[in-house]
Amino acid sequence: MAKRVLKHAILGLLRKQDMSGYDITSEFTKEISQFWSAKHSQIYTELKKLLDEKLIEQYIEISGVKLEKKMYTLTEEGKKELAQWLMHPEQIPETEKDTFALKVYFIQYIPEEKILPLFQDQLDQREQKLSELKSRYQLIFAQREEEIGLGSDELGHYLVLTKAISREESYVDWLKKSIRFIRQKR
Amino acid sequence: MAKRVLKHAILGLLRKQDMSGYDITSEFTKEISQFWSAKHSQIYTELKKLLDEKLIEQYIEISGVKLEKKMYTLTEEGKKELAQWLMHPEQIPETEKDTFALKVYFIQYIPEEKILPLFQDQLDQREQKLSELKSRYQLIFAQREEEIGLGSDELGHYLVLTKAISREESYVDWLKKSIRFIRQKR
DNA sequence: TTGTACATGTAATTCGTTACATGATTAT
DNA sequence: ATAATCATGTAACGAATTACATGTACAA
Repeated sequence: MAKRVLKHAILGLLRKQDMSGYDITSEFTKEISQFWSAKHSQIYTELKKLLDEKLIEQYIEISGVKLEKKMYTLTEEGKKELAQWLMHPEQIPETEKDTFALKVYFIQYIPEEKILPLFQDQLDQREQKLSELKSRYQLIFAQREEEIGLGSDELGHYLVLTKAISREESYVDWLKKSIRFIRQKR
Repeated sequence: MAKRVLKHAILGLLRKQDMSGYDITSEFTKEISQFWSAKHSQIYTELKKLLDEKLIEQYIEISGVKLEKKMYTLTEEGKKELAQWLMHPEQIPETEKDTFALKVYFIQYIPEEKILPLFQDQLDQREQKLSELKSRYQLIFAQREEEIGLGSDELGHYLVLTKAISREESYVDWLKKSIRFIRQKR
């Protein structure tokens, strides 16, 4: 049986407030996009399935003159399903796919003069991303970590942002260490 | 156009030595499984495609009395394709899927008494994995990092193993920090 | 002889992306 | 007016897993 992660991601987003497919799509460009995302085509398809399963219900909201926004709301069943999923422990995956690391595994087949540029390019991209994440952290949470309550809707945001920062810091550290290691070999 | 990562992973594995589909499948249970893997069904299918594309060639090896092992070898075209792929810089992905982090984003909907057990379960699993990775590192590379040559087939292995260790250490650190953060809130 | 590992494949299904397709709203 | 954003959908394709299916080799 499949894991249906997107299903539960959508239920989770709808738990906070009713949303349209479009709204859900744009949530997946925000913080949570660091750890899950989907294209609108997959989202609209999944919403139909969730309606079938009676985990969500649809109602129409008129925007402007005649644009019909399809809003979705969790049913009691949907809330229960989400709660069950959230409480169930996750097995950590054996594989966390990373194309750059895969290439590094084959490093002996990369011409020597191309190796450091490849690492440097990754490092630039990862440092860029890390600096964006840190800016967001500064903007939203710096000097007010104490204010974040256990049941607040900020806690989840805070924790995944610190997770993303930690992940990118670790990536940057490894890249720098590897660059030093390789340089020292030449 | 699609990225065809598995295609290049297989070419990379065959670059070192000829292998059967079964051999390739078992490579994906070793070190590289930290960063890429595939089931045998997908591998046999991909091998057929690579034959069609003339990037690999097949020959038969007899094992025992009559078991025909289908061995694959890179063509010149295949070597070129691999070299091109390896030299081409990778865009870092905007999303690195992580189901546990997704759940954490929805932490406000997890009953308070279930939160720490969920984090503790993740921590146990990650620490277990980290300790296995460190054992492998000790066994294979400890006290002989200087011996690893730039063109050697150990370098790739060394770098991905240190990458995996770095990733897991970062995960463990974040889990511990988060547990402290949450505990301090109660 | 019997179980485990070796060995190869296809079918069905699900998950995910890209491309195709259309139309309304809003800010410039 | 017109461009950007809002808004919803389907079709085609590709990537990946699970299930189905079969047979050999080898060691205990």
